[in-house]
Amino acid sequence: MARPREFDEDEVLRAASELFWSAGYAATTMDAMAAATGLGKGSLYGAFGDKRRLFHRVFDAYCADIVNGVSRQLEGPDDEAFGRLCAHVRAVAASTAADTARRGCLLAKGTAELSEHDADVAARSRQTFQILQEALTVDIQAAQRHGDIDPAADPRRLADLVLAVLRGIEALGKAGTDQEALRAIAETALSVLPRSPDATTPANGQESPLIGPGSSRAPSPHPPSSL
Amino acid sequence: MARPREFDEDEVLRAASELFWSAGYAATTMDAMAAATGLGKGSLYGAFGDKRRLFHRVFDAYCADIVNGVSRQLEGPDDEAFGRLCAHVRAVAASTAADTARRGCLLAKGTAELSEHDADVAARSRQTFQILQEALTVDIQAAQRHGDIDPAADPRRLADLVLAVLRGIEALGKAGTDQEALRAIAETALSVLPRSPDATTPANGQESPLIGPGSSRAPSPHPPSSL
DNA sequence: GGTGTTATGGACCGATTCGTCAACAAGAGA
DNA sequence: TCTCTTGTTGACGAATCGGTCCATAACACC
Repeated sequence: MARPREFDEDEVLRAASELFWSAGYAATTMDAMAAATGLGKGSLYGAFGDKRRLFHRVFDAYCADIVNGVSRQLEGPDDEAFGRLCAHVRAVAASTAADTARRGCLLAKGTAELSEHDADVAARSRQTFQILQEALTVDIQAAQRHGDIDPAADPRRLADLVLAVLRGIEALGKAGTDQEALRAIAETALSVLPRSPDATTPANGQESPLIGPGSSRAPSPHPPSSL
Repeated sequence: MARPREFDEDEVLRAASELFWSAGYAATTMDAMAAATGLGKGSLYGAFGDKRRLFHRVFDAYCADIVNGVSRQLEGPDDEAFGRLCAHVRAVAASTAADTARRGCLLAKGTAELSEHDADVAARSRQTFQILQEALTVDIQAAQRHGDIDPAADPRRLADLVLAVLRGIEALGKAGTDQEALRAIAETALSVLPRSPDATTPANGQESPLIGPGSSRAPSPHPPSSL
């Protein structure tokens, strides 16, 4: 019983995300936001409230996307759990290495810029990492059941370590660490995980990459991950 | 043969660092900077140029401090190299855990906010991580010579992994991960490093913390690290 | 004391900031 | 077609931004 909206909310949020993502929160102007989304400022404010609320919408959606993507990547049967973990770690390294614009990850960027002064952002990012940690824990437990990871190891602590390595890869990638080094970190992290004595799933098709010439690496073409 | 400055440049840079550190670059106003440093805007611009140049000064000094601190922590005889590595990793976790204000690390924050659009910041942060990696490599090589770390492992790759874990701890700390978990990540990372079969230096005074109840941890009071 | 040089402080400037508002447009129901 | 509700637009406003400028101050040297 009123005039319908002329824009698609998801599309606008996507455009807003791009802008916040590349410029950061403080450096993004609402005029630029209006230009990027194609909306007038009135529509923008009418639909999303102020700048902070718009960022929260964008940030929440981004976190949800990450959680969904990672959960989907790590879900599956026990006998492929270790392979999924390897694939995920490699995918993060590959996508970070592929980010030649060094835009990094909005989750990391937003957390770094705002978590100190914005409790909502801090809570959301903390919750996101918690969920990622749980997904990794579940996968590691599956790998333990299947005999790929030492069942005596604490799966939660391994998951925390893997998550830290992943975030470290992201941080180093933003600093400009070269692609080979990023991929090598992923391989090293995987090779250092405590394996079952009778593990059947290899980390990759080669010898343990930690020992021997460090330059040879698997080609491993992975789908880009938005993390 | 002219009027001398009334301020101490290092003190002003410290105050400027505090401000950039807690608010970020874009959200810091030069009026607030003048207030925080006690200088008039004329003096501020006369002494340091514009906002960007001032940030570069602050950022460079911060990176230099980190490099100096870490280098000092990791220097020493071979027989204590592994102990120094453990102490350093624990110190970073402890200082991140102690950062209840979640201000994080200016290197990480500045890199996240600016490296995409400021080549100088990107180069400086990349160089800083490179130096840290080399310091870790040298220390790990020493630990290998002394027989604490598997001499067959590639020390550079282990150093990259440790560096990634350290940056991951920082990132997770800023997201609000609790102190126990941060310390546990440090312990887990140390415990998965490939040890020499006849290693003499224990990672700590307990059994391997990765196996068994994950809640018990060493007290380990470390001096705060500015990282 | 005079002079030359640099430091200081804050008034000031044009540009830009976030957010508002009023005039107008587009549909749904009567 | 008229009304009512909501969406759209960009001009607008008050505040703030980074940066400049100038009157004044403080020294070193003569």
